[in-house]
Amino acid sequence: MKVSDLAKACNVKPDTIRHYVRCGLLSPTKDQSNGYKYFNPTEQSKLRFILKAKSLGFSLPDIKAILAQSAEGQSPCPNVREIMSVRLRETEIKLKEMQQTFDTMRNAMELWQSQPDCTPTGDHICHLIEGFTDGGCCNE
Amino acid sequence: MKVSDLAKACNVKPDTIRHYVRCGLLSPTKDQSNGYKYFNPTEQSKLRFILKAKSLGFSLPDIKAILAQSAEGQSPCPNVREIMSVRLRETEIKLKEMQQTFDTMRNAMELWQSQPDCTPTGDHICHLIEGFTDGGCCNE
DNA sequence: TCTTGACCTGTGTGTTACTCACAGGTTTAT
DNA sequence: ATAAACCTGTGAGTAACACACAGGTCAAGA
Repeated sequence: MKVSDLAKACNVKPDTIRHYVRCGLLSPTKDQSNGYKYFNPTEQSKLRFILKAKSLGFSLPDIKAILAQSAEGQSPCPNVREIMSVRLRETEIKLKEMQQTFDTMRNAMELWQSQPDCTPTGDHICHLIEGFTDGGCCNE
Repeated sequence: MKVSDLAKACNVKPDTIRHYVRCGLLSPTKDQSNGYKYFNPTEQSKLRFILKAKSLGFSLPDIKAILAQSAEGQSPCPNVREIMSVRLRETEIKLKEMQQTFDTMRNAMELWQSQPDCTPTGDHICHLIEGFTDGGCCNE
């Protein structure tokens, strides 16, 4: 299988596969005469593994470490559990931050519905943004 | 005010300020004799504006455009409303994706509690990851 | 046989918003 | 005088690709 064949088979873009090869996650054989990469069934299932791990929140370096450990005949499972618990905490924090930002944005949009446009005076740049106090009402 | 003074005053890292200068968001005067940057009160309130806009979900290029428009004496408000509605939609999508990933991760962790570790056989890499089907129960 | 068009290649750069490392100049306190 | 603590600009690194580019390769039609 060539890059584009594998890409179609796994529903990803060819550039994604090239990226994984560059990062050392996939190791295709190379046709010496034309430089083309060729992927055997083992590489294909490796790609499927990568995609599954990614959807579970593992980073590419994480996955690379897991693959390496497995290739050495060691059980990657303890590592997998450990990494996952770290990523889980990270994701939870990022999620909360993003939720917070989203709520703030929505509040601002709502408040701005009823406010007129301003012209800059030198004192301020945009009263919509400057005048926005998180919470929207009488605090701060 | 020097970089580090401004950093302390606004509770950000000096490198962040240098970054904003590099991006053209802040324009300090420069002491010709030693190359140090100096920030006047106008620049300080510009920084406060930048930080507030950032917390509202605007990107640095967004903010740069808003500042430029304001500096030309035009009202940035229509632009601000427009950009915000775009960023709001983007953030909502990212938020949902992240929530989805988080739920998947938590499900996996829970399922893995009761599963033993594996040893690589060549057939598979890690059965925890390969065996996980999103949904967790009887589907797929 | 030649040419055309579609595909392939590696490499390099751009994305976001910083963060850190580096080598060296400046200031301040002792 | 000197040492500590500050400052500077520049360049690279972060995640996971996406895209552009110049050029090589291949199958098919004329």
